[in-house]
Amino acid sequence: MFSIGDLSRRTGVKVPTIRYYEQMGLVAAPERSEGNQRRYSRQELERLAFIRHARDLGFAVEDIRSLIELSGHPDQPCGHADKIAGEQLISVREKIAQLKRLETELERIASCCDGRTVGDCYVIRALSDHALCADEHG
Amino acid sequence: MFSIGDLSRRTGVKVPTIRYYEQMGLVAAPERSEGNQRRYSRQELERLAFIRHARDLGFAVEDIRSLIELSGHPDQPCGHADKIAGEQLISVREKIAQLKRLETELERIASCCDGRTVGDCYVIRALSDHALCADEHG
DNA sequence: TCTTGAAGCTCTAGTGACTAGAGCAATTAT
DNA sequence: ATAATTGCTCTAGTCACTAGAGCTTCAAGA
Repeated sequence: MFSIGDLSRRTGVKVPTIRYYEQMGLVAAPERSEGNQRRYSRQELERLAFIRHARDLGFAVEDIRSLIELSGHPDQPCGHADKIAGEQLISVREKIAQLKRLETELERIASCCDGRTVGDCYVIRALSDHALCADEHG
Repeated sequence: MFSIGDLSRRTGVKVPTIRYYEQMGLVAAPERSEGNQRRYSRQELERLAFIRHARDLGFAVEDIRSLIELSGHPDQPCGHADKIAGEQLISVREKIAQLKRLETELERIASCCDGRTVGDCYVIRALSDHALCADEHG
């Protein structure tokens, strides 16, 4: 059996976050020790590692809830899991595209400033006047 | 003079968000009509457009506060504005790098699934077992 | 001038995914 | 036995909004 601190160390999920997940119903409430402390099994460790991994990959908690629910029914078709992962991939790609546009704009803004006074500052001027932007963003 | 709705239409900032910015002290409380409705000048319109633009570029509200403060002192050196923009650029680049790693991982996960049952599903397996990942992420 | 419907007002609470802190109790190591 | 660490619950805060209730004001047409 693992204490909540063991679990935290082994999964990289912080202790208050584990309790928060329990409160949200993402992980089940575990056994308790005589002194009312949480005691986790290896299975619960694995579930938390799963959650951690999915969060790292940017899945929303609601998506993770669906994936956990699915993983409890190994005999069903996995189209739904595929769909969740595919949507996540699309959303990641969109975020990358958006951030690249921002990167371009920020490069232009930051490089054009000649570093004199705020009155001449290209950073401030560019923010004041969207027309200075090379292309649309946001 | 513009009503809050006019301002919203012209800047693309939603009405409740404008009121929220006022509450946060990011925009000053404007004049009021006889019937207590907000009435904005062109200057206030421009400030809101500045804020909108900066938010689109991913600046945090606190950064925007600094940039506004700076823009009120056009005779000072603009190193600080440069610094804020430069840091924002770095942070955008880091986010892009991170998201690209996730993209690679998700591509692998989503493409390997042969679409049969959850028991065989690579999406679920990959999430359960970080060791299946090609490289580190998160 | 009256009326109607859109737009505005304030206030409170909710979102997502945690994080921080207070004030205790239990466990572990020495 | 004692001290340090870890754990407990509970409340509230974070960020940047968003939603809703219940009311008032405004602008345009009849």
